[in-house]
Amino acid sequence: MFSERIMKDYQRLQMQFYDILKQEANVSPPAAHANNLSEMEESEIISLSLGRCCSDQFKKDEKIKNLGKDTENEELIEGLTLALDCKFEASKTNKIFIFRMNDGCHRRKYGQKIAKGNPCPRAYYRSTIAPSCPLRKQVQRCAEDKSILIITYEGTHNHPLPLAATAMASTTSAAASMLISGSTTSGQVLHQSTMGSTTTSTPTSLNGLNFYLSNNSRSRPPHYLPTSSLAPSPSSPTITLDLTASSSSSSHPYFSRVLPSNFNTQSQRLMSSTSLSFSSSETNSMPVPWGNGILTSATQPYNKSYTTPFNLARQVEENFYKNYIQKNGSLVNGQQYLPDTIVAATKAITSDQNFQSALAAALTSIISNNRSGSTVVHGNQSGGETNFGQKMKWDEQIQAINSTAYPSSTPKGNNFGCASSYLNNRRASTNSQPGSLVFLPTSLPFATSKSSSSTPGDNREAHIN
DNA sequence: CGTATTTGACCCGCGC
DNA sequence: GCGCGGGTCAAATACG
Repeated sequence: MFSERIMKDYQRLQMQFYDILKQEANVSPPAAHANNLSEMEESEIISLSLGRCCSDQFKKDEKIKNLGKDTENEELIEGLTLALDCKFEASKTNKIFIFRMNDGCHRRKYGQKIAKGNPCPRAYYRSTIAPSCPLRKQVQRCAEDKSILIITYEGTHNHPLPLAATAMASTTSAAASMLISGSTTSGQVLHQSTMGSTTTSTPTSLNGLNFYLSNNSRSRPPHYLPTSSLAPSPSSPTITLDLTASSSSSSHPYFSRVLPSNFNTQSQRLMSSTSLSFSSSETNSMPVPWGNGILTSATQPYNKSYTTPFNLARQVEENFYKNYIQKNGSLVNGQQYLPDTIVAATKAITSDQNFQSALAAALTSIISNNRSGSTVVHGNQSGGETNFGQKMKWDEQIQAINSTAYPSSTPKGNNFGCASSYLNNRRASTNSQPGSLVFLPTSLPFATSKSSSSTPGDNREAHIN
């Protein structure tokens, strides 16, 4: 129902858009966009993409080359899909939420282990560009839903990146910039990179998806909390995809979890915005991840409703609606027009079991890794990539946009990172509300696709069984 | 034949 | 000290 509603709204908006175009230039809407709902239901794919997702092209290639092997499909998709890729696919039989940060670096698998609590092996990758590169990548399937990958990056590149990799990084960050440029809100965030390399110089909210572009640690805010023993590269600007906080009208650009004295005020402000929050006013501490995918009680009490990742995800939905209802009609900073479509989309996403599974796994890993202080889930990559198939001309355009959108960033030699920032450091603030965690894709440029090429297997990491 | 992957062994930190 | 678990090494193996 929500999907249908989304599609109806989308089509209505699209028709309105074409009507406007018609009035101005006599442009007819393409027939492909005038499809009906039943047609949509045949292969509903809503893509939230940064960059290019050439599923249609992939289908063509598939016809030509008849790629039968999954690994080949994966490689092709990896090559055609730009780095930051967020998809929500809905079909009658399967739904997946993929939050993929393709790092693109040429990596070599150097180990595989069965981790406790997850029957799926965890694979370890390292860069082949420089053997001494401390950057590590871990890939593991979600125990709850094996179609979901949990990718963890640790460390940063300590070597210059190849030209193509740099270009890729620029492309990716530019793609993010394009998305960001559509945002109408400034980012008030609870920001903490788990990568150590993450700094916050340019927080930008993508309606709840907060991105950061930053240059290096010199620009880090005073409340930056170093988290990793793996020191960031001094020349590693990053983009942080921050899932922990909402957009807000606050003039305060940051929401620091390392300022306990400021925490409650900020937290309340966040709670009052249209945020999805994992926090609760009744909750005094954070749920603590333990093991793989299991949240258990730690030394501090917490609301028992948070005992599982699924409850966490459910809490997202509940809090979102709670906040939305509270704020409906009085949303701040231009968000009064928040369409029902978005609410429906958000509910559709957050009520989806698989999405919850993915989100819960990500959260678990985020928090868990945070405790060890150096890793990130789904995507902090701090280096350019080499194995993408994008065209450089496209990249040049992107780079131009990027330099315009982020004059303060450092396109040259940039390392692009996209980190899911994590929640409140419960060890640092023991009597404060937990940090808000936001997932509110309210204005991401949805792109519909008729492709059916995106199957769960398409997003598998190679050699993960 | 060069490169990448596999996989058992090993190392190390941590808790008991 | 011991066991456990996570991470890494490196020889064997697979692959193009």
